[in-house]
Order: sequence, then structure tokens, then C-alpha cells
Amino acid sequence: MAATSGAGRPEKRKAITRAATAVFGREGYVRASMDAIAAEAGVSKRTVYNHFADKETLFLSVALESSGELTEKIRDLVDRHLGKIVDLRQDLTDFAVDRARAVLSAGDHGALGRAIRAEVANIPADVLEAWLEAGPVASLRDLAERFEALAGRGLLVVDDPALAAEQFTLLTFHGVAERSFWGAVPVPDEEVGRIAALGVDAFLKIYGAPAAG
Amino acid sequence: MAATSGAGRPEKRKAITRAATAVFGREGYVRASMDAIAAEAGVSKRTVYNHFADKETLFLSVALESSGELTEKIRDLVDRHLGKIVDLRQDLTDFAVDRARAVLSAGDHGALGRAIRAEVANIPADVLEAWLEAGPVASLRDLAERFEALAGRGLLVVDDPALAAEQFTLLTFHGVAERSFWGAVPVPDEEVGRIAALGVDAFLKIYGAPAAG
DNA sequence: GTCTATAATGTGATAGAC
DNA sequence: GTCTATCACATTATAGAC
Repeated sequence: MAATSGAGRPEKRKAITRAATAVFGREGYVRASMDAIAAEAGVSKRTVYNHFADKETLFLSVALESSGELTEKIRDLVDRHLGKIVDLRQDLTDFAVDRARAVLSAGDHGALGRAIRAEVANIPADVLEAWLEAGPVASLRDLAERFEALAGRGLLVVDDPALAAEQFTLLTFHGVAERSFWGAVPVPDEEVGRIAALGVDAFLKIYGAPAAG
Repeated sequence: MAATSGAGRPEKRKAITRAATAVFGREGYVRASMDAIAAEAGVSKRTVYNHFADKETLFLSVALESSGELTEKIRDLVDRHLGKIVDLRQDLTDFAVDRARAVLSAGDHGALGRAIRAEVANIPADVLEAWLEAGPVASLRDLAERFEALAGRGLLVVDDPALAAEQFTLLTFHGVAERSFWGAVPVPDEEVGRIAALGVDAFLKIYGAPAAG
């Protein structure tokens, strides 16, 4: 906290973090320059250093922030698609498609996630853990809770909800993530839909309730 | 070819590519310096530039080379573990564990794969395609062929061997790859084994022959 | 091997805006 | 008065040419 904050107007700080998110996502940590971030934020470089101690602090700060925001976005998708089940297969597929889009679409937080994954060897262990906890791990937990509820209603047969959530994510999301290199290379919408549908097929073979076939 | 080759002893060239693989893998593309590569190869920087036009050419060259070598390694594992099936579940699990180790173990080609994934936005499309074709896509095809053979012998029920190979890889490998950030963060052996076993469980629920239970 | 050109981070100093 | 923009600056590191 003490290192990241300081004096200054909050609006400036917001402009800086938004610019940093964009530039780090576009260029990656090493290539991104503080000059470029300052320019994109419309402030002077001095002002950036007034708000953030150094480049690394700025990067880790926006990484954590962005991680939490993406988790909230995904939580909304979980609620929207898996809150009230109409057609389980369809709802799961829709969720898979929307999540892939939310994480991997170009302009968004996904680009920063790519930068973080690229820099992971240079990120302090405790910060990395905090990022995981605010991001991927939290989303997995949200999904696991939902699966547990669905199992309670007899729609799924699930022993270990955390495992089911992870395997659902692997089958419906990681194939797209890998193919698009976490959003760096575009994947056509129809391809995303196809992969999601096939992933849900496989998932339901593992965890589907026999009644629903 | 013309850009990557030149005069000079082949032994020097080999030393350079080996050093470049190590340094690029350790530091990533941007951070790696040509000085460090020359030093690690035990040659002068001038010699490096005699063999490779520039930094980018050197990187792309070792990327392709390493991709092919890793594919061969994995092909050996496919043959060893899935050539003669003794206990299908056990053989699949052993293969999954060995592959994860081969790709993600620290000193190996896996580190370079991480660097490539980090740089993917700056890699020319045709080179990226060649890298995919020599690496991940080729390995997937090898595995698909093997699954098709196993299906022919009644050990698996497989409609689409390519899909089965991809889903096997997702279930048994990508969970570890993601958790370790493609080898940047170590994952305990027992955790790798646990994930592999759970992945094979799921895979056999989808594709297992009913006879074998 | 040496040298040049370039570009990066982070630091002052000063003068102006809210 | 406090925060800001502008400019200049020292330091360091790099790619690549001679």
C-alpha cells in the first residue's frame, strides 16, 4: 500500500492504471516503457512516479487489480448462465463461450493476463499467489460452488466439485486459450462455439446425470 | 535458410544454438542479450552475427529447432508407453506423467516454449505456423494415430481420434502446464502424478471401452 | 574486441495550475 | 500550498557495425 499510493488526484491515478493496463497488455512488461504509459495516460512521467514507486510496483498493482475485475466479470457470467437452468447443455455451452470471450477478447483484461504469464518467473512468490487467489483460483471456486448446487438438484453427478470445475474449464476453455495464445491470436467465434460444445459434450459424459441422457 | 546460415564451423553453430536456447529460455526474448548468448556459447559476438543475421533470426531459428526435438522426444514416449499395452489405465497415466516432465522440466526445451508463448504477438504468422506444425500439432497427431490404433483393437471407443488426443492432452497435461506456468514454477512430482491419474480417469469415462469397465 | 547510436529507468529543478 | 507539467540529466544497457 504505502509503496503504491501517495499524494495526487484519484482521477490521475485511474488514468495511469488504465494506461498501464493497456500498454503492459500490448507490449508486455519489458517492452512497455514508462514514457509510453505516461503518454497514454496523458500525464507526465513525473506524475506516474509520484503515484507508483517504480515500474515493477505499477505492473504488479494493475495486475492484481485487473485480476479481481476479471473474476467479478466471470462471476456475473456464472450467475447469469448457471443460476436458473433451462437447458443444462445449452446453458453450460453459453457460459463457456461467454467466458472465453471475456477472458480472451483483445482489448480487455486478458491481454494483461498474458503479460503476467510471460513475466511469471520474475514475479515475487507472494504477489503471484495473491494474483492467483484473486483471479483463476477464485473463478474456479465460484464455478465449483455452482456445480455443487447443480449436483444437489440432481442435474449433475459430482463427487469433487473443485475437480469438476477444473475439468470443465480444461475441456471448454483451455483449448481455446492455448490455440489463441491467451488472446494474442484471434480465434473465430464459430470455432470458439464448436470447441465449447465439444467440451460440454465430454464434460456431460463424465458428470451428466443418467436421467437426462 | 539463407538468412540463418553462413560460414563457420558447425560445432560453433551448435554451441551458439545451445547457448541461445538456454538464455532465451531463462530470460525471455527481450531480456536475453546477444552478449550473454555469445558468452555462454564461448564465442565472440561477431561469430554469432556471422551465423545468424540478427537477434530475431536466431530466436526463431532455435525455436523451430527446439520444437522439432521436443516433438521427437514425445513421440518416443508415445511409442514406449502406448506401443504395447499392458494395463491401459496405467500406461496412459505413465505416458501423461512422462510427457509433463519432458515438456515442463526446467532445463529443457520447455523453457524456450515459454519464451515463444510470451513473444507470440511479435512472431511472424508463417513462422508461428511452422512452429505449431513442428511442435504441438505434430505431437497431437502422433497421439491421435495411436488412439486410433487402440480403438481398432477395441481398447478405446473413439469417433474422432484428433479430438480424443486433444481432450486427453487437456485433461492430463494442460492442468499441470497452467499450474506450473509452463515450467516456470515447479510442481511436485506427486502432484503431477495425481493430476495425471485424475485426468486419465475422466478420459476413460469418455472414451473407455465398456468391456474393461 | 572496440565503438557508436539509441533507448531505457529513475531523478532533480523550476515554474505554473487548482 | 499542494500537485502538476516540462525539461534536462546521470546512469546503464543494448543491438549491431567497423
